[in-house]
Amino acid sequence: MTAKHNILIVDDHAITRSGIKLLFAGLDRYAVAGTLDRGAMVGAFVQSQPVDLVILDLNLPDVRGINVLAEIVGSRDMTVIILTGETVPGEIDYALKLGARAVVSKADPPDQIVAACDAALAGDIFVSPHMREALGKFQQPPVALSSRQMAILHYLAEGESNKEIAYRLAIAQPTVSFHIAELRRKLDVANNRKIVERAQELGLL
Amino acid sequence: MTAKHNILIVDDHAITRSGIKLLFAGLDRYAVAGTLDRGAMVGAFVQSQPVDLVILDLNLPDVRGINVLAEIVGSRDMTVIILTGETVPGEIDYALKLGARAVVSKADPPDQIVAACDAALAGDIFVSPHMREALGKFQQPPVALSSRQMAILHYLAEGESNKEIAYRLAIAQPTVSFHIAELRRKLDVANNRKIVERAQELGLL
DNA sequence: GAAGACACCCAAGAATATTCGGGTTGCGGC
DNA sequence: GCCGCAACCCGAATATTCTTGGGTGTCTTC
Repeated sequence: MTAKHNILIVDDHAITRSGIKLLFAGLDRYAVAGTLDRGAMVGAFVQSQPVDLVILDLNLPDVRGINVLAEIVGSRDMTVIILTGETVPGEIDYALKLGARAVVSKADPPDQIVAACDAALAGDIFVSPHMREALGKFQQPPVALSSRQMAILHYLAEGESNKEIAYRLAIAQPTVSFHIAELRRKLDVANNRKIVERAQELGLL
Repeated sequence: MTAKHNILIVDDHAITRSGIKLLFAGLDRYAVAGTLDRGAMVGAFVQSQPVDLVILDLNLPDVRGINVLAEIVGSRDMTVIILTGETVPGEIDYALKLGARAVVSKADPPDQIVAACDAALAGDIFVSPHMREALGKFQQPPVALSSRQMAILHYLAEGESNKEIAYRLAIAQPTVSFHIAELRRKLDVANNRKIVERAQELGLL
């Protein structure tokens, strides 16, 4: 028999952490090395402890889970399972691209988490049926924004006026309006006030 | 010894439901009568089963949990515990006003859920330390909007232009601008583009 | 090395939003 | 009554934003 796999659970909800912990309690091949409620200390934890499997919530209060993933993935033989509640479209794709080995929804039956761990450790990429369905809905052609459009979108999200944006980017106000018109066109909205909302739906922020 | 208390768990995350279920498995005085992942069938369930304690998540995918609460509270001797993750300020106050007997955050240690049930059944109102803290942050003086301001705020949230709003309300455009200026003042934001965001933070929508 | 395609920029006029000064109504207290 | 106050409304002048039409440079493709 091989050594147990050491799991780190990262989720801001204590009840979820304890649920997952109990889930693995009955399984010989896994041991829970620790649990964390924030993303900040994940890097340090995996450095100091022999963790080879991380179950990571994307929706953390301090850091965006995706950043935690980017930080730890690739270090040693770390296998990362994404466990997520409400999901921003695009984030899942991005997580898989970054190197996450499995994606499970919190709405999935708990045994899917174990299945995901087994599959990921066996070298497979695992996406639960529930997540696969959710992903399918967002398979609309991706909206590609230029760097200028992206910059202005961010300023819009901050609530800056066109005048302010023009000042910050050192361009003329009409140019800002022009880029905003492009954003409206690409995001297919009729009104400036809907741009940020739509961009968030598409996971562009 | 008295009869066990029958618990209904309502949460869209399977892993959370199973965590709570296991939490009560070791306690003689409670029995889990059932679990639901949607709010829609809660009414029917409590009618057909002898449930006297409901653990309710406010953030459900189909119905707002607060509406579920409004529906079931008051029927028989139903005791409702609110268990919530991210919370809209005001919603908790409202839940307590509607008759919820306890409020616990998902970030609280699981034993707080049991403590909440015990306290609620004993006739107390229980608010976990974590939630109390979160509530405190939102104890800012409530923002009172006039009916006109509220109407215009809703149109703004829809993304309507001032012109469109003026047309719908059959008033002049400058009047719309006037009300928007009032909203900016009351919500204490410098920019129109932040009004809706701020209003959502304050739970005005 | 043209010929598109694209991102980027601007000026001027059109459209839209805001400010300002001023008016009406309704309501509670002196 | 009459005053103060708040919410509501408007017109005109002002400020901001948008559209239009036109310009540049840089790629890629033929």
